[in-house]
Amino acid sequence: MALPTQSADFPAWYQEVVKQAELAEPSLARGTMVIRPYGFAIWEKVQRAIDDRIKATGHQNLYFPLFIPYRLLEKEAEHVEGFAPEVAVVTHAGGEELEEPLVVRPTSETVIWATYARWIQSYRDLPLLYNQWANVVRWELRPRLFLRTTEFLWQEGHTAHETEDEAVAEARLILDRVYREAMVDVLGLPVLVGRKSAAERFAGAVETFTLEGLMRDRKALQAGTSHYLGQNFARAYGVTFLGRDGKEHHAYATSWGASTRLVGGVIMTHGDDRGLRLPPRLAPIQVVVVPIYRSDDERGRVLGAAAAIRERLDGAGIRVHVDDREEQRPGFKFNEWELKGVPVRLELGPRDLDADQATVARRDGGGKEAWPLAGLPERLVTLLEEVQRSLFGDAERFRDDHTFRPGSYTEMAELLDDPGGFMLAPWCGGPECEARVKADTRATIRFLPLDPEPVEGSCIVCGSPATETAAWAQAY
RNA sequence: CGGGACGUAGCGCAGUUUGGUAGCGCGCAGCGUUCGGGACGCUGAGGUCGCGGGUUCAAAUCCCGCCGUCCCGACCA
Repeated sequence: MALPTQSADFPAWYQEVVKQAELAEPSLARGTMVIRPYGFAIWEKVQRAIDDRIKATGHQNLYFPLFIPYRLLEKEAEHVEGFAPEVAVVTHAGGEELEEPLVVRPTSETVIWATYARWIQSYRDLPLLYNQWANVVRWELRPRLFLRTTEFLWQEGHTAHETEDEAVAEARLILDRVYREAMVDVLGLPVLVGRKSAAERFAGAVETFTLEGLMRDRKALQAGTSHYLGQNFARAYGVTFLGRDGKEHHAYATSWGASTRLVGGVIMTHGDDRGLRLPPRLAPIQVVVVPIYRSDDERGRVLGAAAAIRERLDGAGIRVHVDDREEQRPGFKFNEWELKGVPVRLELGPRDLDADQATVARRDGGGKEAWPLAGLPERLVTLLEEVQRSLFGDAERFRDDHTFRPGSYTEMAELLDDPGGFMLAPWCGGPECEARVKADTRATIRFLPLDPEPVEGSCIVCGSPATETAAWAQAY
């Protein structure tokens, strides 16, 4: 029952939190997971945060199939090359070998652009601003619940545009107005945004934008990506349109995705040695009420009061749950709800009722306080916002405390080893230097800042003139 | 796919060295006492010892093969 501490064994801590908080568990086929109701409720909140913003920025949802003819995949050379090793292929069905094998989608660019070819005739058909919520399969060698599973859930947006500028602006819009906003405002993740280096780019993309967070073990996590795909897919799948100039053009593409990995990001960003800590805006249960009583008389009185409070909190828009299970004692429930990360706990016993108060305990630290029942919902609404801010603040401070500007390659290697975190350092842009850092320290370039600071000095690796600042870190 | 560790009740483990009727803790079920920080007592259910083969009068234990899980590397949202 007891959780390993984060400092003693972070991977074990993570696994135990996921299991004990009943978020998910490994399933029967290697690399797959069952997402349990509480974990799925969190995912649904993530979905809602992202989906609302996708819609608010003018996109519509649709759905493409799970199976893609193998031949389709082959058309974009770089794309196939990137995904071939992790693609699952169906060769038999209906009791016979298939004439043409089907791949289980690892992502849907191919089938979608093959279809867009029929939907796009004229500049008047553009832009196409579509998104789908789907499962995808990538044959992973080393699965970890939520972070890397063979099958995972995500959304993938696929847009088609008339011009390069418009498509790049779309990729940036998603980054800022959809992902960053959802992650910062709802999930409480202090993500940094940037471009990927060529080595880290999505297979088939011209430019990949990314959002990166720093986990409690000082490793970076890619929380979402948005790609400018240029005309690569339009060329591969023959997507042309008649332009305003009366000539034929290839459409410009973007794609962007965020997955169930985000649930892992929330666990590893906010969690502590007692378990999960959920930001109130994400929490399926924001306030849990634990009734306390001895006799039957007290039981009736306390449960009655709890029901009344539930009504009032519900009316104030708070997601509240009364834990009236008979078989568990209060102390057990306190620990369980802390493990599950519920932001605020309300203890309600005879002593409280005698004083017209409730005992309020917040999950993000701080002790317990007695609050008058009068005005309770209003005060709790304020408290929840405060917890939301404080969790974000904690995570942001942790990230800043583990962001360094090493002065030499030796110093960078030492800092990466201990304590770890983001290393901001000048880079010459050479893939050899990037590869050397990876070989020496296992760290990769997580992102290149979007608005490059003026670069002074020389590449931290090779010493030749630097062209930009890179953020290095060990990553998931 | 390479290196290492491990598969015994739902979970965590002992038993394997030295072959001889499968155990402990937690959890689970029933009853009672409890209930403001992970309660206690009594009773009880639950196991093809990962799978297959071999050695033996006899295998959780010894031998061979396979499968799976975890950790470390290469790949990745």
